[in-house]
Amino acid sequence: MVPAPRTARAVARAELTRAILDRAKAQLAEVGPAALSVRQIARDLEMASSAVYRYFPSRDALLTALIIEAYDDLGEAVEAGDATAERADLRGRWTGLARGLRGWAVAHPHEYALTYGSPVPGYAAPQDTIASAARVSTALLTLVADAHAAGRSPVATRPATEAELASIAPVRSFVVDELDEAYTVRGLMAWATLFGNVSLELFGHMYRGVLDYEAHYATLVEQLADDLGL
Amino acid sequence: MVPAPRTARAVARAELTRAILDRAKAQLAEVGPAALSVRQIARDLEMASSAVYRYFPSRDALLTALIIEAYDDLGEAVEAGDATAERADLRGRWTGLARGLRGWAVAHPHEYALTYGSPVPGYAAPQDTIASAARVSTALLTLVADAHAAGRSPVATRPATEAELASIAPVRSFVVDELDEAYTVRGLMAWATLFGNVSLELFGHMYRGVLDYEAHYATLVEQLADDLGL
DNA sequence: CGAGAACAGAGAGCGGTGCTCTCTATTCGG
DNA sequence: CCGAATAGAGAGCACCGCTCTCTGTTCTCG
Repeated sequence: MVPAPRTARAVARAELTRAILDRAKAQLAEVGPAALSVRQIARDLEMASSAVYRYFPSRDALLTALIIEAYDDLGEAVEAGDATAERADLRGRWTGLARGLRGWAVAHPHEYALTYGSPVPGYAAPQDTIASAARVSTALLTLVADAHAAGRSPVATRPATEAELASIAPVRSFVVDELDEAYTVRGLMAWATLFGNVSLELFGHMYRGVLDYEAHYATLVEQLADDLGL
Repeated sequence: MVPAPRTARAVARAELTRAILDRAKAQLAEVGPAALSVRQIARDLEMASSAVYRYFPSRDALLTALIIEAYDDLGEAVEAGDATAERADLRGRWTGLARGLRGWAVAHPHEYALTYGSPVPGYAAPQDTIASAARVSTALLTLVADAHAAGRSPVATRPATEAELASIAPVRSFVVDELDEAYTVRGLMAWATLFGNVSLELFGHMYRGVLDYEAHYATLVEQLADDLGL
């Protein structure tokens, strides 16, 4: 936000802030959000634990920073997946997007838990996170809007109610100004289905058999593409 | 499990175990899983914190007991929802089941987070929980099997792969011995969509507008019923 | 350039946590 | 009735997040 004056002190501050964040990220990946310890980070960085509080006012603030980074990482992965196919290849973009989502989640389970699991801090999702969090839904909505613009349409779908229309109103305004009612409903469903599947898999709710998650997810994604008329 | 000998000591033990569990449950509902404190429970019950460990070997064990109760409560709510309609009224059973799920989750957000959010203990979902956890998916699978038996069929659906078939194999054996491939895929999708929606709502990922969750969920449930051919 | 303000780091300490160990009192089964 | 099993209490350990105070450094500005 702030351009940061180029004083030696400001540079050192930026570097140490980054170092703390990196160390926290590493610890998060190792032991998970619940066991993330400010004191341990300080020990790793060979500094007094109290000094860390010069950079992050609380453990929750540190976690919030990690959450934002996680949202951005995920957003990037999803956008990259979307970009693996030609713009007109809607189905390719969809599967890329979906694979990007699950691939990132499987590779970063603790980060995924931090963002899409139960809220860890006292609650109150910080306002700072919404911009980063919106990247995924924006990518998905854009794809759906592109499908509609290309004359596609989903399988038989109920008309959207006020609720659905209201839910995408904020995003719709600056992403796309016309979105089919049916696509709104199907889009929200696909969104929930994708995250539902990934959450159920990562949080240990898939059947304990020898389920091939990868293959199962592939079928799911293809079916959703069919339903979306891609 | 054990018939429990009727000694005064055994009775007292059972009562205190129950009291601890109840107090823990109340605390869980108030402050959430992360802030649940063995010491606080002991204070509430006016006993030494060390005494609690005579009943639950660790905080995680206590949480596990709460998880099992939560699964059972949810299972009961879902089964009750399913039972609000006549056995042959598949659509009524479906909406009842779905409303039971969300209704319980909204009424018990911390319990829902404990079960379907990110795993709180070190990981390793205890084996004890699976029987209770299976109640929901059993109810859903039974409904889908009943639909198939009644000659219904879902909208155009891809054939199930080995993955899907394997995933329901353990349940299929004692719930229903023949289940359509298409219904397997659609059933798993509906399962993921339902939980995905509830999780996204409860964990704060629904769009920050004035979204009427209730109405949105109703539309979703109806659409899923359509897709399932109910 | 130099003075005063702003900042960074360290250390001690507070109140909290989960959990263990030891000691005593009670209740059980043979 | 007596020895063994059990229950409770209390002290204590190692950790946690966080605050406060003190010192040294680096900045800004007259």
